[in-house]
Amino acid sequence: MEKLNNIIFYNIDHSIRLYRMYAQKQLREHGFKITIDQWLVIKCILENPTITQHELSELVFKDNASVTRIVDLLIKAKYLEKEINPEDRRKFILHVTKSGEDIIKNVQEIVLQNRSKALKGIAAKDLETADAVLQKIIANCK
Amino acid sequence: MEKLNNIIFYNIDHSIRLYRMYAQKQLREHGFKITIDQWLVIKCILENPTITQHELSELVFKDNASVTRIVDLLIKAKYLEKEINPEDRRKFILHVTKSGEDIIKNVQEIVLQNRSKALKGIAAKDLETADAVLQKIIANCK
DNA sequence: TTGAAATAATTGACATATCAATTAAAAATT
DNA sequence: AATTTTTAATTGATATGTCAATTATTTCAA
Repeated sequence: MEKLNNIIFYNIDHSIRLYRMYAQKQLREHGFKITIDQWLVIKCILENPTITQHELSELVFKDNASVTRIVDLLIKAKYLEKEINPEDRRKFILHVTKSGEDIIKNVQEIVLQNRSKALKGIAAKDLETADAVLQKIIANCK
Repeated sequence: MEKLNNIIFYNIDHSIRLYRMYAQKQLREHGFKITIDQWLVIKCILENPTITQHELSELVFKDNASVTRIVDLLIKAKYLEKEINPEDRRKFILHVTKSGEDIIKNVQEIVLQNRSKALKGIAAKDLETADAVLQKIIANCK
């Protein structure tokens, strides 16, 4: 068991890295010029149109600094625009452009394929157990 | 989002990030000037004294480039030394210094505490299931 | 045996992670 | 109202991740 305690973190790390590499490779091979993290940020803004960068950082579990930089890159790539929030000039309103909406739509199918490929052959019950274990770890580390 | 929390990959990512942050914070608060990744690299060299950087990168799931840079930092920190392997001049022999051995020894207790804190309240059976699920994901993404 | 292919490590470029410090604005307190 | 505190976002510094290109060396094959 002491061994598993050691190995479990090793496997959590390994699995998420392999999944990200696989997912990123799929995007690249289909000609999409976007990273997994950038995709997630746009997706969250589309689903929460009034979200601030700080709220975004909590939602995707990234540092404020990372979000600032990802948003910058997305603006450079013309997937996003930002505008000072007149209600609170510390905040920004983030707008997804047409081109940003399009890429999310076009990438969606690949994302679903990636997930089902990665989870193939895993029983729903076991997946639920694994998910509960991960949530417990999350709670324990907070 | 299709309920972020319901997506296993989100929770895998979240859990490993929180665990790493927690573990890193513990190291910092106990005055150890070393990162989790650096700790892992030294530990692997101690356990595999003839390992090459390339083999190391496979063992810790990192890119060759990352390993090169981590090793560089560890040499700067005087935890490691390297020497060209006379058998094959493309390779290096990596030596852990006394100071490197010491820090691993001293950090060990904290690592164990971190793990047990993160896994507190999780049934052994569930942990095994979670581990099997992660291994399956790893296999699927290869 | 020599030229081609494979391997080990490095480097450059760029993206992301983390912490600390800073700026600007809003909210709370006195 | 003026001062203090809090909040949102940015920036700088450093570490790591990833890919592609490069160098040095070894191995393989014609």
